[in-house]
Amino acid sequence: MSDAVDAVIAQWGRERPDLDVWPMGVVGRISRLSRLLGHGLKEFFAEHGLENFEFDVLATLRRSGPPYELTAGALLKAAMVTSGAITNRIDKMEAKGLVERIRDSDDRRSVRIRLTPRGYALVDELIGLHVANEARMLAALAPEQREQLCGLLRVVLESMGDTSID
Amino acid sequence: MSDAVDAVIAQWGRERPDLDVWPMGVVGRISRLSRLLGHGLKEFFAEHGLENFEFDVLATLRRSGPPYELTAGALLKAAMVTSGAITNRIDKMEAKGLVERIRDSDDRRSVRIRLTPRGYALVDELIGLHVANEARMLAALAPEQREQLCGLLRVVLESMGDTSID
DNA sequence: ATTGATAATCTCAACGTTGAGATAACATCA
DNA sequence: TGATGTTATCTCAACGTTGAGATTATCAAT
Repeated sequence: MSDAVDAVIAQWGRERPDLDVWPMGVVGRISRLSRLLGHGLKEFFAEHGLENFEFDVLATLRRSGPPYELTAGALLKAAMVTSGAITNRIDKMEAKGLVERIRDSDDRRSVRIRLTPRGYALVDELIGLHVANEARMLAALAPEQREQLCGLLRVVLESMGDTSID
Repeated sequence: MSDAVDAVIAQWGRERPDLDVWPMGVVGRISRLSRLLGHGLKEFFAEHGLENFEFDVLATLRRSGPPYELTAGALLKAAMVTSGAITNRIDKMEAKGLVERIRDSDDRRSVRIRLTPRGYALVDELIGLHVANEARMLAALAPEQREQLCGLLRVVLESMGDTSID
């Protein structure tokens, strides 16, 4: 059993036997898998007229609970993108009637992005199908393996500072 | 011990207790980790005047062995990008003198991309530092854990068709 | 040889992101 | 109150990618 990354590592072993390239086994697989999963998500969302980033914003707002609104700053941290990207995303989604901008009266610098009823209905309708689609892509993992995998990924994420509290 | 994805899953548990969102534990972590690792690589390459994609092309050519050349098609498959992206990458790298285009006389549709002496010297100088940088980001993993993680990622990659032979 | 199908690369407009700078609002402290 | 520093968002040009279509070359069958 071998994947594309095993082939890459074997090549380095031939060309640069002086190096131990084990980190590529992890970094290369994370990178490739992220791309493959991204394609699978894209295909699914396209069937429902959405871009990946649109569902991401909808889901972030939905899971935050009532009143289903977050500041632009909270959204950009959750999505790990820059401020320009969030402004652009909100612009497009506002035009589609999925979210609305609400200026905070306590702090008028900040803008709250709120799910519209239409946005709420859409994400609540799709979330179940979305999770099922993800489960389909991960079907090769046994339940025990899922847990192991999550645990190992969590170790790296935590060590790199990807904590929820900030 | 918990990371940002644990927080996401806890939110869904409160808002949609009817759903089992375990796949997010895997997909969300892969996605976030890919981004974090990407930032770490970017920082490193920037110190050496390179973009991530440039080193990716250099390394792909280098590890392929003498004569350090691949077709544009082979490169786009290895990088998992589209044809337009590869044309653009090669254009830029050719202008920097890192690679050169060679038209194949056997099949004149195909173009061979070859590492220049300058490109070869650069990648061979950086590869060791690059791997060390990756190892630094993964330092939280014990040697056993690395193996486990690679094994689990390989299971998913293979099931999604990410094999080397095609 | 000619036709049709397939294959490899390039072209290019549309798109989303980045990242530095601008704008406006709050916070702190003299 | 005024001055300074900080914070939140928006602006916008540069950049890389996508993806459909164009181009050119090879292959298969007649």
